[in-house]
Amino acid sequence: MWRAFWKWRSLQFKVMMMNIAANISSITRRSLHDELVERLRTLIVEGTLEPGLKVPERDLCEQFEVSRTPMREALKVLAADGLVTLTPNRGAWVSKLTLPELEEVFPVMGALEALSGELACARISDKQVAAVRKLHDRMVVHYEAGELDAYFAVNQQIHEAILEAADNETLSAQYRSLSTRIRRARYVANMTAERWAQAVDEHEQILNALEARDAGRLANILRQHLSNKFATVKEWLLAQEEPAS
Amino acid sequence: MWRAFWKWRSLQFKVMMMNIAANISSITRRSLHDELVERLRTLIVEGTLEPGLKVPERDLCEQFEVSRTPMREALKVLAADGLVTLTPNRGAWVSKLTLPELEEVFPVMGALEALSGELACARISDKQVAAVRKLHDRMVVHYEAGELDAYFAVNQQIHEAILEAADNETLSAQYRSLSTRIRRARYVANMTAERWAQAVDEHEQILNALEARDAGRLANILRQHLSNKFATVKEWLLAQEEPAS
DNA sequence: TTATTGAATTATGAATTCATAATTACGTCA
DNA sequence: TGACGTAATTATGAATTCATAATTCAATAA
Repeated sequence: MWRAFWKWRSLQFKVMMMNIAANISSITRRSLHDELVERLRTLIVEGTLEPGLKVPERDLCEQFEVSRTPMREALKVLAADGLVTLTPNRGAWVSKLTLPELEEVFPVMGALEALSGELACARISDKQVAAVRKLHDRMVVHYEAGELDAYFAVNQQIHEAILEAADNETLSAQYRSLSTRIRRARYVANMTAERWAQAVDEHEQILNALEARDAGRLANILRQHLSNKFATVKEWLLAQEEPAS
Repeated sequence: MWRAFWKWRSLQFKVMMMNIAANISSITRRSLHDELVERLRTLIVEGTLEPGLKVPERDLCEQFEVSRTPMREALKVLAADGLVTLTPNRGAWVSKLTLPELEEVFPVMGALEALSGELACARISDKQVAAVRKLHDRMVVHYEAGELDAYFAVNQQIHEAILEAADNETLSAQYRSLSTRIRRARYVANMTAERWAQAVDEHEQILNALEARDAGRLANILRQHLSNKFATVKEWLLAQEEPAS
């Protein structure tokens, strides 16, 4: 009788300790390497590290106060992600955003986003739909106030919310990887008033399709939406390149 | 006059040397790290390193006669690819192939493969179509002879050929990454005679759609084809898991 | 006998060191 | 003056070393 009790008691305790351990590790544990990957990714996406330039490995090591080992590991991972380009014995460069590359990336993102829409329609809860609608309304407010930065921020949250509703980590990871690569371009591309209005209109359609759980329609609109965004970015990129030549 | 000649001569030589350098580097230059990534990937895909097991870092270093530095860099890259799982301070494990994971990966692959079909229809040349048809015929011969391994090999070549015709490196990279993750499962899943016949029939339809450049139809068939393949793999996986429980 | 504690062992993360490849700077020659 | 070759410098790839975290094992107590 007592032995059974202690056995049970011990098991309970073990389970508790495992939970605590799981919580602690998920909160505090971060390898230097992971930290670096994230920081460097931010530096590249935000344009602090300019495309086409050599990655100043030495400077970065000094700035982050780490040795070359974790820095190099981080660069390898970013290279696998396509954000930096490694040339054997010649170091790392920040990948350039070229038009041919964008023309490759956008269709792939379109396919992934369309899939996310389809999956989301099948799985999204009423509560989640309401949350997206709320985000949408907030985005429209920012649009009407002409607040571009805030608009973009909420815009991205909406796409993230749909992605989350799709409940597919593989899809999310792939999408985010591509999204990161072109984010630099997406942010800098200034929209004309006309295009902005069109984008907001498309978002209205996205919401309607989502609320109606019309997977096919949502997929099409998302694809179209991204295609239009690409046109905007393309124009901006061509305008950028002309003065140089 | 002479100066202009020498200037020209020098330029010619420089261009030649650059070409030679480019060729040499593309042939011989391989960092230890790259080599390791490829070798380890093979070991994992072919099942030598079994899913769920800890990666024997020390043993692998000894076997390949390299130090831990390039080995760890390689593991980081493979982790970004999803083939191994890294736990901070606890090392690397070969990622398991779970049913939930497969249920995530297959739809994404479906979307990517459908896109590859669409793009291929728009861009493939008559010559390339003929090459794919040739592969297809060879595959059918292997089917009729009941040669499963050879059938799979040619099968994969067909999908690769369509991917190449799509002419989108980003798409190819993403597809290959996912394909690698599930290849283990695809190979082990034995097909019934019925399913095999169905798969060959689907491939016949794929070829017809490709020859007709019917993008929509090809996309649908490819998606369907992959969906059926998933069903096969799923059955096999469930059959595998049962005896264990 | 079983669970817990603490020491010993092992493995991991990161810094340092070393060898080699690439780049730059300089001097020489046409 | 400009091209070529060589030396000096710098940067990269990889091995080694070191500190610390995790695991194992043995001893002890309940």
